[in-house]
Amino acid sequence: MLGAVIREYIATAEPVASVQLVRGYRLDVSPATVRHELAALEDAGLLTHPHTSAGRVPTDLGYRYFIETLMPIPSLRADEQVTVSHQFQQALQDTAAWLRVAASSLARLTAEASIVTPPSSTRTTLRHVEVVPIQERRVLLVAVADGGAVRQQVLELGTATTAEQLRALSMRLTESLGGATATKVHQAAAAEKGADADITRALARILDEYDTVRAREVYVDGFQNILAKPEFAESDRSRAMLSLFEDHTRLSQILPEGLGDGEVHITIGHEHRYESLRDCSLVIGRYGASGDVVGFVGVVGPTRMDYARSIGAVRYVGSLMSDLVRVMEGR
Amino acid sequence: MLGAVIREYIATAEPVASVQLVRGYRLDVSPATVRHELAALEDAGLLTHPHTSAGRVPTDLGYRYFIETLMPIPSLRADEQVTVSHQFQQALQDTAAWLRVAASSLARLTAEASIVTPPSSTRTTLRHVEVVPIQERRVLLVAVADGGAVRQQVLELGTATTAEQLRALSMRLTESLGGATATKVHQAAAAEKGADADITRALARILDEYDTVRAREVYVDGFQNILAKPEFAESDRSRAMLSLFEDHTRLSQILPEGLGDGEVHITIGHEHRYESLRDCSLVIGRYGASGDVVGFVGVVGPTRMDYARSIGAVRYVGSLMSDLVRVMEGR
DNA sequence: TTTTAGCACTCTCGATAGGAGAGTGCTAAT
DNA sequence: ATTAGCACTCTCCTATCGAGAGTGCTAAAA
Repeated sequence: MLGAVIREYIATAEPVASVQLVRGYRLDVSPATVRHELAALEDAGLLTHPHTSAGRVPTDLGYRYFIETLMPIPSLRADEQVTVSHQFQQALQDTAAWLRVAASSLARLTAEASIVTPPSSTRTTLRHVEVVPIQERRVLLVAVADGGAVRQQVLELGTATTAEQLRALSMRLTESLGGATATKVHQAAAAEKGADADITRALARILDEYDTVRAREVYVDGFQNILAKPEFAESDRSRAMLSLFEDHTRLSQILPEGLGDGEVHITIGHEHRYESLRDCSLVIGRYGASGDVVGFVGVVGPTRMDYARSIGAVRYVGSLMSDLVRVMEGR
Repeated sequence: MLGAVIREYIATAEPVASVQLVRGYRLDVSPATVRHELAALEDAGLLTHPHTSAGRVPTDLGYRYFIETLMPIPSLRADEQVTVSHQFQQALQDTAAWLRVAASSLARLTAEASIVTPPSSTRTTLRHVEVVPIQERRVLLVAVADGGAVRQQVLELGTATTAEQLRALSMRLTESLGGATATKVHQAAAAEKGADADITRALARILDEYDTVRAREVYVDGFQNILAKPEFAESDRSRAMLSLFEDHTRLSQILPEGLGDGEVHITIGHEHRYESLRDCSLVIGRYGASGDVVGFVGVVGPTRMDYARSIGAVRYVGSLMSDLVRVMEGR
């Protein structure tokens, strides 16, 4: 019965009446009987009334109960899986494109907004260093991290350096610091002198960033899906949400801690700490290779969202992301 | 007089009445006189009436006339310049961060939404190539373009290759293809054989991308500013705009062709081809180093926007971006 | 004990009407 | 050319009303 109400409400966004249930689900009882049951569910705190003469609406608690005990979670249809994984194949070229693809796939599959964070590692190691000359005293430092992420930075050197020297330096640094973590690179920097020390310090800082600021950049897509829902017709609400989405630091704080690989974490309505998410739900999954490399993929929508579908989509996209990360890590 | 109406309307978003003008601008004439003048401006097509007993509202034509003949364009205040350029300094570390900084600065300065495209060149040349081993047959190809942009890509090789060989290959490619354009790299690819040919082809494709898809990724910020404006209270309008903003291919089509360096291009309301921009204006500037390297910075807002301020902000941010590009190009 | 029919009751929503307020356009006088 | 005066128009707010939807309760039936 609870399931019927929730399904109906998810579909219509309107409070659901007893007659609707009898008709829609071909129940062999009268509306009055259904009303009795509904009243019982309301006493249990799983449903409410917007007002006396309106149909029933699920409470946050109702959703949670439904999700945890009653809801079957179908995987994505085979053809949907093919479409998505095909898009991922195409994005394999450009590393940065994955995340965009992931976000847009999720948004399209669920018709909600999506969030994707880049993979970050708690102990990133260096794979390759390259110092490319720009001007006499200006170089571009390119650092390739384990996992294939590349970051670049412009540096001013204290002394002029030739292309030859830079090439030698690149080789030396790659040799000595390949596989090193941030702390090791910091140590190495302390031991160096002159321009080399500058460069090594910059490297260490880059690694630090990988380790800490996991969510400096968050990919968001499908926000228009949210705006289209009737519950966000008033612009105040949607603005509050949008401002949350544009503030990536704040956004990164809603990501769950201590989530296992492949697990999916769901938060509903007032379970959020942010007021602006009061009538939203998050379905967030973790992806990654080992325990070290971690990123998040998720879906944001009104509490009235199709949780089964979202979970299915998040799981599938998450598994694809994990595969990709594993490939990049060289396993 | 037109200027007064526009200034007043920009500030309040309400139709402006004759008495308001007399009071607000300490005119030494009666409201009736002002009404005469306003009626004349209306006949000229520069103002309208929402309805009989409402104040005046500028037409698109009115804005255009004002912008082109009457409006003084102040530069940003010195302290604002300092703040922004300071933020740019900080972002110098991470190349990708510029664009985010540019977008967020513009959004904050103008209280409108902002658009920034990455610099792209019509004839990008290669500066440095690095092939980094991942697995026996899998490598990460890192290409540094002239201008400091870095792009990476995972490649499967037909034959197993040692780290030594890859290093030699990297050096050879950097040596032979440094300064080469896409067409040259294509030619070089045709001449190569085996795995080297694969890699060179991939390089050529990367360069092609730089040349063509200038706006695959567009940085947008401050959309919430737009949602906050009274004219976007109805969610339909804002949704139409948001959907345009999320569709980067469509978005890139509103960028003006043939704009000179430092010039600013303004389109107002119905001058746009997209219906959803009917009551918006764009202020778009171009930045770049030589004639080759080009990117766009711009502001999007309601037709009732502070054009003077937007132009000032776009010019300043554009000039900073140009400086940065020049630095990256090694000049 | 469970189910059901019947009915009163409550609340929303849309339509309608009226009145206040704002601002214009016009006319005639300065 | 400017202005005072005034009629006129349109929006916006509020109040009222009735229809419609859906419930909760009660008492009867299974």
